[in-house]
Amino acid sequence: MEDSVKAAEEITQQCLQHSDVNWLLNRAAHGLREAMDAEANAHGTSIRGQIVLSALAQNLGRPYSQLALGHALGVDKTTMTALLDKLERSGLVVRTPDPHDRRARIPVLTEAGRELQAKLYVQLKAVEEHSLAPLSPDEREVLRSLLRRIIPMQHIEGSCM
Amino acid sequence: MEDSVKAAEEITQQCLQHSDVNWLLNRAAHGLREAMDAEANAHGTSIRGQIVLSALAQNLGRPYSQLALGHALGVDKTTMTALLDKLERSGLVVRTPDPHDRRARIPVLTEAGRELQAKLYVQLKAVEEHSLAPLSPDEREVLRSLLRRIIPMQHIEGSCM
DNA sequence: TATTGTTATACTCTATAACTATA
DNA sequence: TATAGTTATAGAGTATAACAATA
Repeated sequence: MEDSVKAAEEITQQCLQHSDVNWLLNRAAHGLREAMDAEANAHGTSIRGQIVLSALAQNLGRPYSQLALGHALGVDKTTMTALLDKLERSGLVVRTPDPHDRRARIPVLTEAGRELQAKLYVQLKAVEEHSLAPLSPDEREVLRSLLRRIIPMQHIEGSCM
Repeated sequence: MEDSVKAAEEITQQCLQHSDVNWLLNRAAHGLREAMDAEANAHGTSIRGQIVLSALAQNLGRPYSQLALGHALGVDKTTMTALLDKLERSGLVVRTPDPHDRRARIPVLTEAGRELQAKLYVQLKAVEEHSLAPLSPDEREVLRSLLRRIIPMQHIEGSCM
């Protein structure tokens, strides 16, 4: 066991040296995601749930349909249904009818949903800062800026969550 | 449809402004991954297959067991078994017995595996460069450097592929 | 006819547990 | 007893297709 762990670290080192950006991104994303998901789980939801809650929290003034949310977050409408089912069962979201289109349903935060989102936002920000501790504040901003510039803004192929 | 697409872009814009690094990383990783996987698929394998092939290609002198590879790449030994099964079926890898431990098996590249890995390496590098086109060469190196520094080097929780 | 949302279904990825063969 | 690897299996996450209600 000791042996295979040492070997694993060697391979990891080589991967890091090899500057494969896909690998670096996946590894970095994975590390942050695990840390944040653990925190979200401790509060009875998940990182994916919080992403949906946050999208809803930002759009109190202009409510979006499930379809629009799905597009924005990079998931299929059937996946969106499943995500909202969970949130609704937890009492964090309710689906209200769209007055302008009776086919559509507008998911909105409940009071509990708004509270949990706000609380988790703070906690997850702290987790993020902790994960980014090796970087100075300036470097963190550089990282954000560089990432924004390489994110494809067009349509999304496949799921993003 | 037009409407929900427009709404989706608005939400995406808001997410980008919101500087959630987890979201930025996932989105960037997803874009690059899709592009690279499409290229790998065109050559009869996948990005995950190529990651395994590349790990093997870098260790011709010092062969690693399946377990060590799994640790390094962040997957369970059962997942490693499945990945290698596919590669072996495609004739890209063979599992050879470890002379020092008759329980263990050492996966090694076949000639076809070595060739495909080398060819795909070049092609995927081109895809990566294309995806990073918005960044200058200097900026790309900054990005790599920042990512390396926030990747947790300790043990990996859950799958990384 | 086209679209929103749901359900049923299937496929992939993942890990746990049970097993074997070694150590 | 413990470890390397396989198999069986179960749980997520995802997407396609068929459907109901509405546009």
